[in-house]
Amino acid sequence: MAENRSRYAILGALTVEPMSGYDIRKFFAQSVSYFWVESYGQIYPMLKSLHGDGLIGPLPKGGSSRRTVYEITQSGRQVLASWLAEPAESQPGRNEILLKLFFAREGSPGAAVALLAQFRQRQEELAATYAGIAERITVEYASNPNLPNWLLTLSYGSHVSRALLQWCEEAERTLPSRRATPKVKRSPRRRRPH
Amino acid sequence: MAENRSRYAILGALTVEPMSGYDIRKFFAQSVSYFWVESYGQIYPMLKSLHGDGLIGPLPKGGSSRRTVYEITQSGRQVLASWLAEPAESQPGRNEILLKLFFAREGSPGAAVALLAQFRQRQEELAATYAGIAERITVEYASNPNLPNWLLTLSYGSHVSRALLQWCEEAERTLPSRRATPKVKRSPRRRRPH
DNA sequence: GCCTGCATGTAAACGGTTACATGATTCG
DNA sequence: CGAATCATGTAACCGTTTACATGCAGGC
Repeated sequence: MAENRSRYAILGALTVEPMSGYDIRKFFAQSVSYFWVESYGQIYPMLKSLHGDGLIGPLPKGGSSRRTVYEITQSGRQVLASWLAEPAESQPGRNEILLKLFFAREGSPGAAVALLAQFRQRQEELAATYAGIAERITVEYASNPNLPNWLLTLSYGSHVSRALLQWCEEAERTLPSRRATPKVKRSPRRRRPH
Repeated sequence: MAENRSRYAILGALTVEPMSGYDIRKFFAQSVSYFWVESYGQIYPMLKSLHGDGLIGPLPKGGSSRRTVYEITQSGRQVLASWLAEPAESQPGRNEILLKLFFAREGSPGAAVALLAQFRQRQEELAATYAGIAERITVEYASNPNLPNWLLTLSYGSHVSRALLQWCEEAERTLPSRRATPKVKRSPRRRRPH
């Protein structure tokens, strides 16, 4: 039931155009890296597996090249489409900053503040990145019918980063007021609370 | 350099109060499940390992019970504090909804709409959950000095879900207008693009 | 007596990253 | 020539989830 999402990611990439494993890596790195990553360790074995299942097929190589370029097959498209029709699984996953914040009282007084400052900076960079990518692809892929969808994923990113910057401000406003609160001394060893 | 975060998560849990493995599982499930999960398969081996490193220690069991309750040691607190002082690693990770949206043109016309509708509903539920938890713990842990930090993590959640609901509206407004766009027929097999 | 929840654990599988090996090609 | 980058692949490792095994305790 785990559903190997790399399968579909690679299948999806090959709908954009036929690609080699190397190309696929680059495609992900240059387009969706802010929400999806694939490593060679996944890609090459998966290409074999997809080929074995008849979902993709290698194009004849030009004699001069070592590249093996794959295209998606009809059944590959069907498999992809039926995956797209399934509801997406939720996957909030783990959030390290929140974990640190959750236990921040155990750290030094300035730790939480530093954490937030650094987090805010990353969000600012991210927001700028989204805007940059959006601008670039709007020109570069002006005629690509996928463009509107691609822009939607970027919009998702900027909505989130904007919200998080707001949250940072809020947090930074409420944090210092609490720094004075004294940390409790280690209490005398308690018996297990039943 | 991978940094096993479960270590610190468990260490952190034990700063709240001494707990057994079973308790820890419940603690995470009831408090931070929306951004952190730990399974038994992690917890029990990790408790052994932490004990071996002297970062936690078992409290003497009450004769009647099988429970092994651990408390954090001084060096455990130090290790935790120094982890809290390190900057948090970014971890946007994978986002399945965005992947599906990115390739949505390959799906049936209604797929993207359905995806969004379902996503919006989840966000609405999430927003409600955050509000509910916040209300509950504000009463239940009114005197707990960790409370402000815990509320901050909840606020993070509501900021995000609010932003995503806004994004949903935006997306739903722009999606239907594009549904008319005809899907390109499979083009005659292209040679590899050089 | 039986069911539910308490409690501890482990084996196996999975998905994924990292690091490395190998060699070709291109370009300054 | 030498460096960068193209290109394919694999082995080892890591963290994590899942599923299961085991058995006790308390309450209906």
